[in-house]
Amino acid sequence: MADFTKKAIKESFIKLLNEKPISKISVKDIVTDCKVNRNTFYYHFQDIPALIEEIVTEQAEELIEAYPEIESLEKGIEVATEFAIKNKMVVFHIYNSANRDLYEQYTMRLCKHVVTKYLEVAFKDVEVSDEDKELAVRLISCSLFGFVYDWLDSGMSEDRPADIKRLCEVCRGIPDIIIERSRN
Amino acid sequence: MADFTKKAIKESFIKLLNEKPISKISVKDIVTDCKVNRNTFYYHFQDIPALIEEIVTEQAEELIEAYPEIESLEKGIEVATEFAIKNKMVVFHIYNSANRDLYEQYTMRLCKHVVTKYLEVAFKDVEVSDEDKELAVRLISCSLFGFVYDWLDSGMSEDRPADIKRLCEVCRGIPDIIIERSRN
DNA sequence: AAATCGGTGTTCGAATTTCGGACACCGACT
DNA sequence: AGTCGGTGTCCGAAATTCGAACACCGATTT
Repeated sequence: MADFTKKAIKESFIKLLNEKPISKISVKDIVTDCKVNRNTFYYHFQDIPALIEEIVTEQAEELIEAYPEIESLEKGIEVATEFAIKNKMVVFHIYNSANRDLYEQYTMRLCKHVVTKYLEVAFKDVEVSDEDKELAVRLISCSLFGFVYDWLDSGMSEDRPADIKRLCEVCRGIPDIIIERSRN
Repeated sequence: MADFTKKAIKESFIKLLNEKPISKISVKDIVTDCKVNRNTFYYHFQDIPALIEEIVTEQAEELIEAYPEIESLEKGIEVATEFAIKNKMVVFHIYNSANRDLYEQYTMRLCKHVVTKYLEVAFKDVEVSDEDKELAVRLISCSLFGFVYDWLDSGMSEDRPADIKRLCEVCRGIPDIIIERSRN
């Protein structure tokens, strides 16, 4: 079965995300929007964070699917950043619509999620320990978060390509650091 | 409940309509496309003609909803034609994808359906008998059909506005004829 | 301070929907 | 004559959706 109801719930959530800050979105809002019973929401999802989790996971997978060969970390970050900004990436929606309140944590968490997924591909032929992978995730997701943060904060100026380049330059050093660290 | 599955079946059908002639679309194709059980199709619809019937009815209602005040028949035809051509009107899809085979009847039937719906609004303040309404429907739907036919046949040239104007001029006379006829 | 209100998350059983697996039937093609 | 693919129908089982309750919490009102 194809779970059209579940899909509709997700779509309603994303739709509402464009209309109001995430902190104001209730389960009731969602089920009202897509006209299903409130229990149906709870049948499919634990709660709203779980819903978000699933949306993000899904979109991260979509992301990987769209770019199956990520030959370099730089390329990976570039693509991830582009995707996050240009497409329906929930990270962006959440941050953008949250009125700069306490949802930065969310954004952070989501960045981490995406980067983790990404590095699974980027690191697939590189021998590094799980701890080092964890470190890379933390460093890069912080960069990604900071990048999106800055960009939004500066009124979403159009010099994104330059910004991406700068971000990539910073991140390019990271694998070296990781490998260096692996040797000790 | 919001019948997401039913909706998905309709969407799959419309999607397939863009890919192959309607005569080649099987129930199996539809359920394969939207990944539901074949029985689920039969749970919602009698058969493919019934599915089409429902899609068309729905879109005709959408059409009316979008333009609640149709002050003149001319306006009605213009809007109907515009809608049929520019939007997702199934008439068009069917005709366009049917490889000019025996599905003109279908197109005809569908044109009739839309025009009927339209005239319910257009005629709501005019006193004409049911027979005369029937006559108007036949005349106008023939025009609409002929118009779409010609337009497609000429390679969908871009002089549509002129064509629409011409069509409207022809149809503008119809109410007069109907009213004239009503008097006898 | 107590009451009200709106939202959460859970439970239950009933109703609806979807499913897989059969079946006979038909028409085209071999 | 037999195979193949599609149709339309049946069944019972499984999954999903539903309404109606409930206790709980926090904010707002009285």
